[in-house]
Amino acid sequence: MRTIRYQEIANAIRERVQQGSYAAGRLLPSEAELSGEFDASRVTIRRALETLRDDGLVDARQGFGWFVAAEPLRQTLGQLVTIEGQMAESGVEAQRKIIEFAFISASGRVKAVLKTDHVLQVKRLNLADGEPFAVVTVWCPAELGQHLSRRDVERAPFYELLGVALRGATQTIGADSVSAADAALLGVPVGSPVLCCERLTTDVEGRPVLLSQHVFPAHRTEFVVELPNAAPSVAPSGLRLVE
Amino acid sequence: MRTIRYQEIANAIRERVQQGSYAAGRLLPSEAELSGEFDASRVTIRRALETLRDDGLVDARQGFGWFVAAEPLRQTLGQLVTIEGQMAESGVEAQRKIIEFAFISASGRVKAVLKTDHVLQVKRLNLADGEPFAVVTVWCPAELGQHLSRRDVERAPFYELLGVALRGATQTIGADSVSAADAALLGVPVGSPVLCCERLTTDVEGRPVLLSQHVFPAHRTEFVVELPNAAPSVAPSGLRLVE
DNA sequence: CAGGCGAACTTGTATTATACTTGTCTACAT
DNA sequence: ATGTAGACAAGTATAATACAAGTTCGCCTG
Repeated sequence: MRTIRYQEIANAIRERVQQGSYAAGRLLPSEAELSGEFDASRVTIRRALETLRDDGLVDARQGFGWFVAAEPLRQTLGQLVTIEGQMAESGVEAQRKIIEFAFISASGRVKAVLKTDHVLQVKRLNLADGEPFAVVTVWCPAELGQHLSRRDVERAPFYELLGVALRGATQTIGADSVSAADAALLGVPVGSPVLCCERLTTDVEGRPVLLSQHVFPAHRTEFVVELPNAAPSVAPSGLRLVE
Repeated sequence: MRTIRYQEIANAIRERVQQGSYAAGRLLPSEAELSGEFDASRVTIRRALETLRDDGLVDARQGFGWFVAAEPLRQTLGQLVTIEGQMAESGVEAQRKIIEFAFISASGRVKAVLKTDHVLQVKRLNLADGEPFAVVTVWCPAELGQHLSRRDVERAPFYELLGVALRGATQTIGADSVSAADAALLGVPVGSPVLCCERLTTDVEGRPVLLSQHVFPAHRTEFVVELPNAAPSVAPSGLRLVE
């Protein structure tokens, strides 16, 4: 399949920035250096960097250089990323505390959605800099998770543990009052508002591979959704941004 | 039985797209390449691709190439946007009750975001079949809203009333406990959980034209968001350049 | 030591050229 | 009606090059 060079380069640089290879606030290599490294002309390097600038990931000052933008503050839903990845990006140390780890027989909604009988159910508490951040319950088909140990899921995010290429996800966002159990875990008063997210992740062939439920305390979490509407030629008709 | 070549080819390509062999938003092989692969002339390949374009499955830009029409973008928009419209479209009658209608001097966040001093502030209660559904507060620059009357905003949604071409929006979704005032309007107990959305809508030139705050009772509302693939789509970036 | 100058870097912005793409047309064969 | 072959126009991506403008830093001068 054909590829567009400057998009490849943009992805490569984006990864480096997100991985922290280019620390926040530090300068990136100059366009000339990148040009040599990627064996592409300066124009192409610039286009790549400019797309990253549009995403707010980097910025530049004439005569000075390109640098990692101050801080991407909130969670954008434009892409499929883990909460953990977002936090690591902003320099927060993420930890996980496993509350529950069991292979069980699926029932009800989990069974219906994942289309399997045996599932691995993992409930864990996510911490950011030691502070409780979210209660996450994950279900995945037992066959996919059978090689996982309690230690594994504590060490790394789920997406990295499954050797599966993921395509996308459907996420449902709602609000609720926190349950007594979750309130205790999160250290918030019983009945205080929480954001509840259910995410169904599918692999490249469209099969559901992960069902997860996230409970965030409302006072420190919000989602940001970008609604671009710049594609009149692609949209067949009636693409409106209306209530 | 005689087979029609370009229809055969169209079906073959359609399968590949639907199977994900050609990932959404990425480039297809060029007409010349496909011509070689299928051993058919370029004209025939084009006819096949054009039928697929009519179906909205793929699209092309001159000098650039054919690409899978990026569904996720549209879905994201559609799903998010229809939260209120969904009920109206499914036969439920939507009504609006104006709580407040005033031209005021902007302050704090509204002033900072809309970058103007005088704004029109409209607070209204949205009803579906007579049931309170959402409390919506809208601010827009006074110059844009000066021709609007209280009756206007009661009759039609805001987006239709402004004679402005809209580009997109950024939406922030959070949770909170409902305030006493909103609780009374929505007919829910004080302190019960609500979804709070703030949406900043911009016109085609990127200027902010509408700031709106939506409060939904949690028990009857949730958002559905499609998270597209991690790989950035090729179509939007191309279109961005045209602009 | 203070201050100004300038060399050596950086990004920003053109122009030109080439190879490749789709869009469109004509001519012709089955 | 369907398919092939070819030619040309128009748009895009990339390279190579040049120059303007901003920043940094060391060196030179007084």
